[in-house]
Amino acid sequence: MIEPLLPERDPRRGGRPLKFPRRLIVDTVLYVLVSGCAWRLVPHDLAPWDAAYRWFRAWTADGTWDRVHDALRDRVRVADGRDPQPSAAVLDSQSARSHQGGQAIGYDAGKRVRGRKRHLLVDTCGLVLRAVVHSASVQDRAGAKLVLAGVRELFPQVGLVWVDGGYVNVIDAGLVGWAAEHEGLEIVAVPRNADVKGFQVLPRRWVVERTFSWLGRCRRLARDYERKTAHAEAMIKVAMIRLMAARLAGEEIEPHGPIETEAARRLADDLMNE
DNA sequence: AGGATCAAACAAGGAGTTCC
DNA sequence: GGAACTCCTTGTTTGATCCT
Repeated sequence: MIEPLLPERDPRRGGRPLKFPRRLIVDTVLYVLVSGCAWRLVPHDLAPWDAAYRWFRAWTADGTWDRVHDALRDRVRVADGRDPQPSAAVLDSQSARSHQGGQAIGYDAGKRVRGRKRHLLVDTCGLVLRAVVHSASVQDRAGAKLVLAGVRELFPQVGLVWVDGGYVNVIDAGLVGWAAEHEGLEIVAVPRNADVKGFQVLPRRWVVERTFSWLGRCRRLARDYERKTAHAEAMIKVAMIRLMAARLAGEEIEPHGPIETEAARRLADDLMNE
């Protein structure tokens, strides 16, 4: 499923033939992603770590992961009976600790996390539309703009974006105005119930929380080990590629969860129509 | 507690080899 | 000749350990 989406070599240009099948390279990248091991520690029955790492870097730099990811997402949506183009999205961020240093590492005072923030825009199925990794010291509202900037060009039908109350319940609620003015997006805050402490299942918002949970199953993403933010973003894409490919192949890696029953889906659709 | 030192890990690039 | 690959080097940061 993935191989046809990888960049093709021009046979007329010659060159040394590939030694390792693309499948083996992808498997090696997936091994690092899922096991969370260091590149140099990949087992010898996979591709040599530096060959796999080179391809990982190359495919990050030339946007191959993005293209594969987007193509599979379209297919999953179609297989789900939906329009490939989403009409609504959910935004949220997650802080991940880093300890190896590198680009854009900062301190999130609110969560007491030193590391990076993963800012995700997902569709109503929880599939990733956009992922931006930045310093944990960047405020959520500033990070949100990074994710939302240019969304309309990529996903022209998205008009509505649900966000956590925290994004707008602040004195400077500039995000809503900014999004409407620059992106033509309507930001809708999902309010929290102030009486309930801790985690709450909020309509719409559980979709993106579940996506973070999917990503968290990949040990590489339990923390942020990458030195480059581009690599951190690519790892998220690869994790979603793995998940979506498995789903298209009829093998669930991650359960949709008990909430994804027919009844719950109707309820969710009703909420959406409201 | 603070400094010095070492090793591990990631990033990046170059040199050299291989093979069509 | 060109691309993929292997091997090697350098830079940077961090954690572990030892010493004072």
